[in-house]
This record gives sequence, C-alpha cells and structure tokens, in this order.
Amino acid sequence: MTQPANTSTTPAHPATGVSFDFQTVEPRWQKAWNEAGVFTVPDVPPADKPKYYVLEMFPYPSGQLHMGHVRNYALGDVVARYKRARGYAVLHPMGWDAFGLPAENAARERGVHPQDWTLKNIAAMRATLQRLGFSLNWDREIATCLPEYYGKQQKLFLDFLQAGLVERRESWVNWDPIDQTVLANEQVVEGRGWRSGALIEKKKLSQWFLKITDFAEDLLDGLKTLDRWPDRVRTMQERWIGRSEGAHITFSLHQPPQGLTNEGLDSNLNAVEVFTTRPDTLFGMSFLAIAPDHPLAAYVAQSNKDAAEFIAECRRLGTSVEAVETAEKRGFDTGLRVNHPFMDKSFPIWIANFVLMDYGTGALFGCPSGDQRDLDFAHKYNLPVTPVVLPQGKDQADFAITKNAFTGDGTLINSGFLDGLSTEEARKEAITRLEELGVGKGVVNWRLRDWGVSRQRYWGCPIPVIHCESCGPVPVPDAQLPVKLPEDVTFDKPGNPLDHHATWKHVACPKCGKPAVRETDTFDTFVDSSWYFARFTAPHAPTPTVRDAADGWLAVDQYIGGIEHAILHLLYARFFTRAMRKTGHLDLSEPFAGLFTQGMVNHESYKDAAGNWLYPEEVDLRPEGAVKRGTEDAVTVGRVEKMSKSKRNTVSPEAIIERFGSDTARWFVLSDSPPERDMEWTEAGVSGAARFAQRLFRLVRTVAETVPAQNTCPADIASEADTLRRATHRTIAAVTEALEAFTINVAVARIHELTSALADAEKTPELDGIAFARREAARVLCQLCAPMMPHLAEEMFALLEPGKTMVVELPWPEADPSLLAATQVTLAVQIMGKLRGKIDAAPDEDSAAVIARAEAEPNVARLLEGKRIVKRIHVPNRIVNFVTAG
RNA sequence: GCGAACUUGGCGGAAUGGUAGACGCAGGAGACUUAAAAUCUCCAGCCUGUAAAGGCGUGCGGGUUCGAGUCCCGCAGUUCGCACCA
Repeated sequence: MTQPANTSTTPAHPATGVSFDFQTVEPRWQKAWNEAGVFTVPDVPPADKPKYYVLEMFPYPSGQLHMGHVRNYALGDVVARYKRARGYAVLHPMGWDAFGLPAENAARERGVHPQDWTLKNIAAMRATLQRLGFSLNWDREIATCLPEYYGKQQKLFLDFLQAGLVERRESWVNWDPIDQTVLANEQVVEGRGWRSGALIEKKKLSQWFLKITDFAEDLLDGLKTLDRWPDRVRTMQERWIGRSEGAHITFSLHQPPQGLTNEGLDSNLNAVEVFTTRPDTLFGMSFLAIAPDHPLAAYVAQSNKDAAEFIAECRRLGTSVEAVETAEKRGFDTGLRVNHPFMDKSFPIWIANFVLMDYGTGALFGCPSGDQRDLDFAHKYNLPVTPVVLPQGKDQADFAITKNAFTGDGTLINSGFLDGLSTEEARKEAITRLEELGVGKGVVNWRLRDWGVSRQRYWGCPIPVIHCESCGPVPVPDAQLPVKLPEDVTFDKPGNPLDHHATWKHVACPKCGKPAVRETDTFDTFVDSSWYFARFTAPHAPTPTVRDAADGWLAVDQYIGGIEHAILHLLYARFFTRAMRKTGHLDLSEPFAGLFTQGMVNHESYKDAAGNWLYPEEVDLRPEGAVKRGTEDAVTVGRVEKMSKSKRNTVSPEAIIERFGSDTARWFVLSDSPPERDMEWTEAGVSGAARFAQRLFRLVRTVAETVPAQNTCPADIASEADTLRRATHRTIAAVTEALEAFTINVAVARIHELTSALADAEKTPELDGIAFARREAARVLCQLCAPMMPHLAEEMFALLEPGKTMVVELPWPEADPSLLAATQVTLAVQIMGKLRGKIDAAPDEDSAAVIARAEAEPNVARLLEGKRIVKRIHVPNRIVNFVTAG
C-alpha cells in the first residue's frame, strides 16, 4: 500500500503570513502525508528494503495525553522518521492498554460504564496524537479491551494451558473485610483499605499462575544477548530473576512440643526444610525462623493463642514485599526446637515477620554473625552470636561481632570440621557433609516466582475457563471464543460484578453438560501488554498472530518507554514470547532487540499562602517573585517534580499545541535534556523553542525568496561560502551520529549551530558560491529537522523547492567526506597537565615541528624558563604536554 | 529494608582518558523603535588583577595517570522498582 515517491503532490499554497502559521500548516501536512499513504506498511515486510520496527509503550487511556506521552512518542517518531529516510520499511503502530482499575474506579465514583469511559478517553487521546503529527500506522490500531484483541489472548492462554505452562494454586491476596473485595497493593495505604479504611487482611484464594519459572534459566541467559538494552535494566532483571546457589537443609524437630501431638501433623512437619546461600555458616546458627504463613506456624497457632495473634498481626501487613521488609523486625518463639545437623545441640524455632513464604522454603536458619537481619533479630530477642567467619587480617583472639554482621569472605572459625577453610571451600564441604548425612543437598534457587494472573475485577480479559463440579476447571472450547465481557453490569455493590451477574456466570459444562459456572476472575493487565507488539504485525487476523507477518517484522528493533517498566512488563513480555514460541505462535525468544528508557517530564509546583496547590496557569512568574494571577497574592515555588494531578503541576499538551503548535511542543521535549534523563517543563523553554522554529522558518524563507537556485557548486568559491558548506556537511555528519546514538539533544544543538551559520551568510550575499552554499544549507536544515519538526520541515521545503516531493519522501542527506576534514587544528599546550597556551597546526602535522612550536609559544616559553623538560607528550591534533623536573 | 541508577555555571546540559562549560534558557550591555514587543550584535563559571596573567573549579573524601567530569575505592544526597497501579 505504499505509494511511489513521485506521485504525491505538495499542497499548492504554503502559508504566506509573516511567520510560520502552524495552525493552518500542521493539519494540511498531516492530510498530505495521509493521502500519500506514506506511513502505511504491508503485513509482510517488503523484500526490497530492510525492515525496522519501532514501538513506544502503548498508553493507558486515562483521559488525556500528558507531557510524558508527548516526550515518549516524539522520541519514537524521531527514530521512525529517521529510519524511514534511511531507506527502511518502518512499522510504527499505536494502540491502547485499555483494561485496568481506573475505569472501574470511575464507574464506582461517577456511575459511568468502564467501556464508555475507556472508549471516550481513547477517542480524545487519539485526536491529540494525530494533532501531533506522529508517523503512525493508524490502520493497525488496537485496543486491549475489545474482544477482537482479548479473544485472541484467551486463545493464547488456552494454548499455554495445553502446553503445561499454566497452573492453578492458592495464593495470598489483600482482603478488605468491609468492601468485601480484593485490593491491589496500591490500594492498601498503611495497612488499611484506601476507600473503607478497614484494616486489611491477607486471604488465600485459588488463582491461575503462568509458569514463568519454567523459563528462569533461559530468561537469565537471554539477557546476555540483549546488547542494545541499557545495562541497568539488564542488571535489574538479573537481580529480579535472582539465581543463587545454596543448599536445602532439613532440620528435624528436637522433640514433640508440649501441648502438640503428632496427630494431624503432616509428615513434613516433623522437620523443617530451609534454604540457605551460606551453608558455610551453619555452626554460627542460633535460631531457626519460619514465615508466618509456614504450615508449621499454622500448626502451632492451632493450640497457641499468642502465636495465632502474632500471625494475624503479620497478615495485616499486606502482601507487598516492601511492607514486609520495612516493618520492624519481630518474632514469636514457638517453643519448638530443632536439632543441628552437625552438632549435638538444638535451637529454637521462631516465627518471624521478615521471612517470606514465597522465597526459598519459607524458612531460614539464623546466623547472627553473618547476616545483618539475623543479628538485629538476635539482639532484640537476646539470642547468642557466634562469629564463624574471620575476615582476612584479623586476629581471632580480639575479633568480635557487635553492631555489624560480617557478610564477606574469610576463614572459618568456631566451626568444627570447617575450621581453617575459606568461605568458598567451607560452602562446598558443608554441602558434601549434608548430602552424606542425607539431611540436605546443594540446590539452585530462584528469586523469581510464578506469575499470578487472576484478578477479581470486571474490567479485564475474562479467563476462558468454566468450573464444573464433576469435571473441575474446563477450558472454554475454541468455538466459543471469545468469552465476551457482559455489558449489563452495575457497580452499586462491592465485589466483582461478574461474580454476581445473573446469567453470564451460569453456563453448561462444555464436557458433561451439567450446570457449571464461568471463571469470574479476569487477567492481570500485564497479560494484555505482554504480546501486543506481536499482534501489531497482523492486528486484524483471526488468529493471535500470523507467522509470515510476525516472523517478518519481529523483533521490535527499537522499543521506547519509561524506566518504571524495567522489570515487570519487560520480563513478562520476554516470558510471553518464549511461551508463544513453545505454542507455535512466534519463532523468537527476545521480543525487543533494542530498548530505550526515557526520563520523566517534571514541573515546578506552586502553593498559595493557605497551602493549596495551584496550576501553572494560575501563577505569574515575576523576577521579584511568583504571584497568583489576578489576586497578586504571593505564591511559594516548590520543588521540581513529576507532573501529577494531586500537585497540580501539570501542563496540558492540548493547550500547548493550541498556543505553540505541535512542532514546537515536539522540539522542546527533544531539546536540552538527554532523552534518558528527567526533563523540566518550563514556560521559558517552550517559548524559546517556538522562537527558534520561527527564526528557522524566516531564514529559509529568505533563502527561498531571494537566493537564485543553482544546480552545481561553482569551482571557485569565497572562503565564507566554503565555511558554510563545511558547516553544513559537518552538521549532517554530527546530527546523523547523534540520532544513531539517541543523543537527540545534541542533534538539536548541532541544528542550532547550522542555523546560526546560515544566518551569518546572510550578511555577505554577493560572494562567489554563497548562493549555492545557502540553498544547500537551507535544504539540509529542512531534512535534518524533519524527524523532530516534520510540519515545519515540509513547509520550508515547499517554499524552497516548490512542487517537488515532500521531505518525508527524501532520502537522508549524505555528508561529503571532502568537506568534513578540518583545514587547521588548535592544540592545547600544557605544562604538567595545566593549560598554558594554544598553537595552531596543520591536521596530522609532524610531531617534531608541533612540539618545537609549542615550546616556543611565548607564555609557554616564559614558564618553561629554568625548568628541565623530562618528557614531551604529543597527542596529534589534541595536546602537547611538557613534563618538567626541578 | 532490598535492588538499580543519577549528581558538571543562576538553570537544562556538552565533552573517543587530552583546551571543562558546546548548544539552549534566564541575565547584562548595545542597535533598531516615539515607546514597547519582536528582531539583531556583543558579554558572561568563581576569585585576584586596568590588563597581561594567575589561583580555584564537574556532590564530598581518597587513589591510578604526564594528564581524570570520564577509570578504581569509600561516603552523602536524589530518583526509580519491589511481583494486584500501569
């Protein structure tokens, strides 16, 4: 569906006003691009071009595009337009991450149906994106909340189920006893439900899990191949997956505890299995700690009220790791004891609030001298501390552990048969001995847990399963897909509307035909975003993917989004890709070959005297201080922070486009700050960007109107013309390099420089060759700024070369290598590394001549007088450094 | 608490181990204008000095090097993530 480059026409009459009239010009070029179909690509990439898939993380349709989106999509559009100009077939689609809690909150708060709310938001945000002129394939738009998308997701889930990648098991959720609903971690504020204020409890529910741990090793190994990902993201994922080598150790119970009988005691409760990465410190043990959710804890609680009370308290902490780990370390002594595997000693079993049931075996042995948490715990409850690792260079006689545990490597002491061994040797020896005794073994443990995907919510993709009393959970047959969300739901009672829907829920079992009920849970919205990049390659196909399309376009060559997704979303998408390969939907492991994480858009915050937050448009910034517009009341300027509704420090993209135009908005978010870093939105900055756009437009228009066109460069040109030509070609090289390196702020700076050079040339319009050089510079400026300010670029180019092709159809300019070489270089002359003068030299000039000239430089010669030069260092074209003595 | 990163003029930032502060914003001086806006020209890290020049300077403290914003070690501050927000 792409159009040949020479068939499109440029609009007949570019703006004729005194300056760049963005309000009429921008929509006109958007129309011209669309009519020429320049951004449309086929489902299977064309054979005559290399393909390039650029994707920005799709937005959640919250209602309004915000500046963070503008920055994200402006960055992606620079890449898309640049790669297009470099001759690639570019896939650059857009969609909506349209399921999620905010739609349900809106339904409960304002009585609007989640679907209406979402679709309305999508329409508003799509309009803004289109106004911004991004080079998107709008014919590929998807929304995850439409059955066309989520029905295919249900198919994927059933295929995963078939392939053994899905399991049903119990797990803990945050339960709000008043609202009778499950809460997300973010809905739990200081241990209470955000709406009801009730103390929340952990509750166990049967839920669906995707077996991401099946791929733990592969997900870890795959990170090594992702050489176009930021190191920090790879490191974070590596830590998250968390491969650790250690041992499982079985501690047998010392004696049946008082008041407890073995009756009802599971055989594995006769012993406690722990995981440790430090079997070498086993002789330093002083207690054994189990998670509050450990089966043994539950067993103790049956007959011990205090234990039950302590466990209940721990449960009120909620399910987030952060809550558990920041809470004060507390424990409860069960009175039970375990035998030490190597020593004839027993140690107490504590229930401790910092032990996680989800990690390892939910139990650990405490070695206070070798672990800070264990040490703090030991001090609090008066448990003994035995040092077992002696740091290098310390003497055992005066080595003691007081406030700080020693976690490093050293030599084993107080450790029986391990004494004298290194930490590493002791680890191996301890495991060998445990295995010989049959009470332990060396294991690889993963921090990564399986992915619980069940959510007790309405506004999500229904999980396509039917529960039958006789058959158990039964997959919905393919022919009955998609399982559509019922639209006739109400949010007037607490809980999930699907759960109390009269008809939707009750169906016949597909297997036996008896009455059964649908699964009323829906998928975690991370599931939706785990495969959308693949769906974009064949967005309207009846199957989740079409292999020719997916194989042709994937992997995503450049993925762009916020650092906040560094772990979960990216890891889930990497897992889904593997699972989809296993089930035949895809044929690759790594979905995102290149990843770029952009920073946030921040803004100053403002407060009036009463402490109320003010919107930026309510404030006048004056040199003598900020005041409230209209009232002149003093305003306190707060810190620069992430734009947020609660602080009212937001700027609406719509308003900015209205005032300054899309190109200015785009140019500003790309200027100044490096894309990966946070940027500050300022009024002064955006008006500066607007001034530059107008200035560039005026300069190019002057060239178009006053400088005659010339096809070839005259043989003899004035040095001013040569200077401009060199600036032009250096800028092509520099901007190209900057765009390749994603340092777009540097590309912007180089374009500023060439603009100034073109302005300088206006002063000498009569010189030989200057006309050619000016037209060349103007044309190049159109092309170089086009990825950032595409409308302005088209408008200027239409003035410069009327009736020809659009910039969007021109190939990227090439720098002439003969114009890149410097004709003269300036070298710094240093004495002992301090700058003392400068000299000029020919490029790559002979060392001896350069050094002689440097030594003779007056200021250098003066300072060298009476000193002995011991070394002369010459770095060609850079510096000369004299090392002196005495 | 654990994990990851970031820190350079008044501000955003630039800088293959080689002239720190490119480019921009804000500021100052001047030109144009009846005036303002807009535009254009010039100045500008801090300290001493008329100048020439010199001293100091990339969060703080050490180290490697002829030479460190850049590499190494330690510290502080800020930001992000922590599995049911997306």
